[in-house]
Formats: sequence, C-alpha cells, structure tokens
Amino acid sequence: MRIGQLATATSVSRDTLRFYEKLGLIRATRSDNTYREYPPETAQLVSYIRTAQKLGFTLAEIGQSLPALWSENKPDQAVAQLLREKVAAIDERIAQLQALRHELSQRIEQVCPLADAAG
Amino acid sequence: MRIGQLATATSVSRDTLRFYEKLGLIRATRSDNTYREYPPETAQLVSYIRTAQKLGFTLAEIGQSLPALWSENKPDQAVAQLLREKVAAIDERIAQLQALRHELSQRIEQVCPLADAAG
DNA sequence: TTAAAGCCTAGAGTACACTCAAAGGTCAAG
DNA sequence: CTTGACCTTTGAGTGTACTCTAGGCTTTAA
Repeated sequence: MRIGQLATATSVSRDTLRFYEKLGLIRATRSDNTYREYPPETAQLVSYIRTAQKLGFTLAEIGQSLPALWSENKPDQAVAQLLREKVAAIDERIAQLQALRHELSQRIEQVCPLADAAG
Repeated sequence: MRIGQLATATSVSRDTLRFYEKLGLIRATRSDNTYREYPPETAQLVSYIRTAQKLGFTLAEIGQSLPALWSENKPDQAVAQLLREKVAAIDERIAQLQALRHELSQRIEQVCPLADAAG
C-alpha cells in the first residue's frame, strides 16, 4: 500500500502521514523506487491514532502506547489491550464531563433559581 | 481589582489575562496610572472561559458567545442561558464519547472474540 | 514519447494558545 | 528617597499539529 492509497483509505493527508512517520507513530518499508510501502494494517493504526486524538491524547502520548503494537508477539492481544485502555479512558472522560455538567447545572440554579432545570 | 489579584483569584497568569483582553474575551478600565482595573465579576468570566476550553471550544468560539454577557440588560439571564448551552454541549460530547466507546468495545470483540467484555 | 499523476526531500509557513524578555513607569514601606 | 513589588508596552519565542512550497524523480495512460 502506497501513501496515496493510505491517505485515501484513512482520510488523512499524505503530509500528515509523513509527519506521523517522522514522529515514529507509523512505519513504512521502501520500494526500489524509494516509495513508502505500508502494510495493510497501517490503515487501522492510523484510525487508532485519530481516535486517540479525539479522546484528547497528544501525539506524543499516543506514541508512548504504540511500542506494544510493534513489539508484541501477539499483536491481536496487544491491540485488544490498548482498546480496553481507551475504553477506560473514555469512561473517565465521561465521568469528568458529567461532573462538569453537574457543576454547571448548579451554577444555573444559583444565578437564576427559578430556571427550568430541563432547559 | 488589578491584574495580579485576578491572576491569583483565577489561577490564570497575567500574561494570559492580557492575551485574553487582546482577543476581546475580557475587558478592563484603566486607572489614572494606566493600570488595568477589573470589575469583580471578571473572575467568574475567566472561570467560564477556562470551563469552555475544557469542553473543547477554541478561544475564538468562546469569544463569539460572549457578546451576550456584555450587551444584555439582564446579564444574569444571559449567563444562565450560556450555562444551559454549555450543558447541552456537554451532553452532546458525552453522547459522542459513548458512541466511540461502543465502537471500541465492538472492535475489542472483533480482535479478540473471547476477551472479557468487563475487562 | 510525452503529459499527468504520484512519489521523494528539506525546509518554511500557519494556527492556536500561550509564555517570556526587555525596558521602563507607579506606589507603599522603611 | 530608595527598594521592591507591581504595573505598563512591544515584540519575540515555544510547543503542538499540521500544511504548503520548491525542486526533482517515477509511474501510468494516451
């Protein structure tokens, strides 16, 4: 898989893919013509990176959790483990947002005690 | 209230407060000595800005929702309205995260069909 | 064969949100 | 009346994550 295909498959620009490679987030071998050649599972990896970003992780943080993907003998289990960690991170973030929501709701009552809580 | 007091009260640096002023997010009058003078409710406004940032709004977006605070005859109601909007934004974000959580949970099952879903 | 599409590198530029530095004015306390 | 804390401005620097440019090589299709 070449960079253009990967870009199309993941909706991530070529420049961004090269940028991710520079940061060590993705890897490519090189063809004789110097073109990058990606294994097909790179598309999933890029999706994982974008998902982790949506959760608020920086690329540096994402990079730290990636060695498991590259070094494990059982990559499937490593992926499953990462996904479980991400689910836990989501749960945490949801809890934070719910706390924030509660706080804001209380402020609404303070400012305007008669406001309809169902807004 | 001067900038140092506001900085202490809000845990936001003086530089950042001046930066917010440059963006039009907060306002100050000037004393004869050219020092900025803030009305006490500015502390709440700064807290609001930080909260909105936590929700993923850019400062530009936050700035667009602020005119209500400055122009309304009934600022309390305007604040309450903004808070209600923020609560709605939180609810939306929670829904997105829950969708993402569902998606990841399904991927875990795909990768590792026997994985304990309660992981 | 030639033109378009795709790839390469290095390095510059952009947007956001600060953060710091330099040089200097203001004010209360000793 | 000086010291030190606090304030002022302008402008440069930082970190993150891209995004684009320039110049050039490779592949693909007519």
